[in-house]
Amino acid sequence: MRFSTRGRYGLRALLDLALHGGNGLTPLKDIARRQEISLHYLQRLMAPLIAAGLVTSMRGAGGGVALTRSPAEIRLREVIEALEGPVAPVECADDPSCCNRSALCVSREVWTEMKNAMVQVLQSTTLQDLVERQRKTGRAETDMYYI
Amino acid sequence: MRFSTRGRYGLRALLDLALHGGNGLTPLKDIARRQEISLHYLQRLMAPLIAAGLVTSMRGAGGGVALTRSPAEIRLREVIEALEGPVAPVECADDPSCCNRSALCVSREVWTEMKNAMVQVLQSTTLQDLVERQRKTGRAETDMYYI
DNA sequence: TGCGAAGTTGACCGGAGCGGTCAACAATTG
DNA sequence: CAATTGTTGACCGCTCCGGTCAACTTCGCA
Repeated sequence: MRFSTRGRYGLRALLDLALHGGNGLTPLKDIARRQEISLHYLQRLMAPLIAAGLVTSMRGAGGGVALTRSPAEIRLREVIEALEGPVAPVECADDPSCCNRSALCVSREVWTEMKNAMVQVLQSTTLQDLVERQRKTGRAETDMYYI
Repeated sequence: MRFSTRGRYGLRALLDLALHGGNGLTPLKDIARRQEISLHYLQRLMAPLIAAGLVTSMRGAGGGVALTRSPAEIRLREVIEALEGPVAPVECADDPSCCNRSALCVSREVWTEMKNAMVQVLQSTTLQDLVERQRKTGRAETDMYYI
């Protein structure tokens, strides 16, 4: 019952962009260096974030990636679900038809409660919230928001 | 971000015991048949439940398994954690030392919030709650509490 | 026009864990 | 003793994760 590194690394990358990105493009190389993530693997993680419309990219010299919206408009749920799929403890919480007798399943109510609780936390937190906490917590060590 | 079948099957098995177990011992064979779980696999799942003190067992003819406490005293959290390990979205939510810079990590606060939300649901629900929901939902089809 | 810098994509790979099985064994009843 | 039932260790196929490599495309700049 754990998120994989995809969600964690991806969130780190977007938080990096929110803190260091400014208005322009940031090369993945820079993010990879600051976050100590393999460049190749980070490139892998960018694809779903771009597909989800959270990030834009430009190739070529001077290229890189950037957030498509302000950090205040990016909810963690979007980031996590882009990289990890729907947030839920079991499949049937999202899709009743995945279990042939879900209509009678009492545990499903519990799973649904749990899903709602999980989603609520991620939905109510934005990238900007993390940026502010970061600035409050680690003024001196801006690079140290390991996840 | 899903529970494996271990937690789901295990919960089904304990719910089965709560509904059909009565006072005596129930052979695993019976549970496996009602729940349509492979007997061998169910045996596998029993070991951690016994180790966690939720279930007792007796070998030999007339043997089987039984709950050690009343269903009202068994919280789903115990069942799930016995089979799936600590309920948390990331390791560092339980163990700060697993990440060398967890003291500065702002995401960790989010993970902790999330862990608390997840645990709260499982902690506040008992096997008896499921039994009552089951009796209300499917009087006619007592066997159909698939998860 | 060409070079280099950067993102994109497909293929691949080792390892871990899941879901499941089998066989051998231990304990209990009758 | 035989039958029944739980216990344990070994094993297996599969999927996914984490990660790498190479080839390709696209862009800026000289």
